[in-house]
Amino acid sequence: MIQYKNIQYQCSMELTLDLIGGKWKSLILWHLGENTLRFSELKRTLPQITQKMLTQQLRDLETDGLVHRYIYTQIPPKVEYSLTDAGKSLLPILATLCQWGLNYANEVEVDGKDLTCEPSAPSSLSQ
Amino acid sequence: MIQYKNIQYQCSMELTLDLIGGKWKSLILWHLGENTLRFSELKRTLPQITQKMLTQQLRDLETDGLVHRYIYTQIPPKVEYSLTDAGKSLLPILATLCQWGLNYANEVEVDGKDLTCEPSAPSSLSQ
DNA sequence: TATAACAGTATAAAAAAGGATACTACATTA
DNA sequence: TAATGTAGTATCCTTTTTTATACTGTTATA
Repeated sequence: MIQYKNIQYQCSMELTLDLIGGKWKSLILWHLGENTLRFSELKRTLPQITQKMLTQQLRDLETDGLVHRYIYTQIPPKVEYSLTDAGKSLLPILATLCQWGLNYANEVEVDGKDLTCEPSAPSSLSQ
Repeated sequence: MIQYKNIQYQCSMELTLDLIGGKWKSLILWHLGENTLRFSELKRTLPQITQKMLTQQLRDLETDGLVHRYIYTQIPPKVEYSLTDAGKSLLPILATLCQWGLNYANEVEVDGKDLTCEPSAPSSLSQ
């Protein structure tokens, strides 16, 4: 039994899935990878996410100590996001999840060759 | 890009998390482990789950080819659940997720020593 | 002067996930 | 005869998650 944020988990796996589950978190972590990305760069990397969701998920990840947020006191604003050490320690696991899904897709389904486990466009055009 | 059940995934990791995400699926898979369990045994192993959710999640897992369902034509009914090969191939990944959560909990938080990555009570009293 | 870029916030709504309760049929047990 | 165990369904309801849309203030650019 484990407790985090007033939630009781029977198993630490549940905690892990709370931290990286949902529609966006793992994708954000994955795309951050080893890079530092600005808010707008992340937004462009995940075109389907709304601004609100991106903000919300980044706040959660920051609160959970997986993502670091650095605010440049500039105008117009500049905010950079990067993985903390805890966040980076998730990368191999995310890679495993990705690889398993790939195998699953290739064995069970066939819609979609050319799958990749790399973040699609590691655009590192920081300003 | 990959498609499964009319859902488009940008990355196969999203697919994986759809298959094992949610409140119960990973826990069910984990508790099945190498055992075969009857519906009521699973229910007792996860006391908090409702009958509806257990049925629903097991159906999903079956549809996705992760769990096998064997019906004995008896009265009262007897139905046994076990992992398929695809399901078993997830076990190492679940163990990794569990272990990561354990480390995270020990480093970030402290509420809850004696965490375990073993299914709490591997009760294998099949009738 | 109007527009775009930046990093958001606010509000409402829709969709998905999860939960509570009652019910089924049949056989065995008390 | 009534209660219990089996593996569920059916219905309704609540909570959580996700989406859509409009809006903020400042600066640089066209």
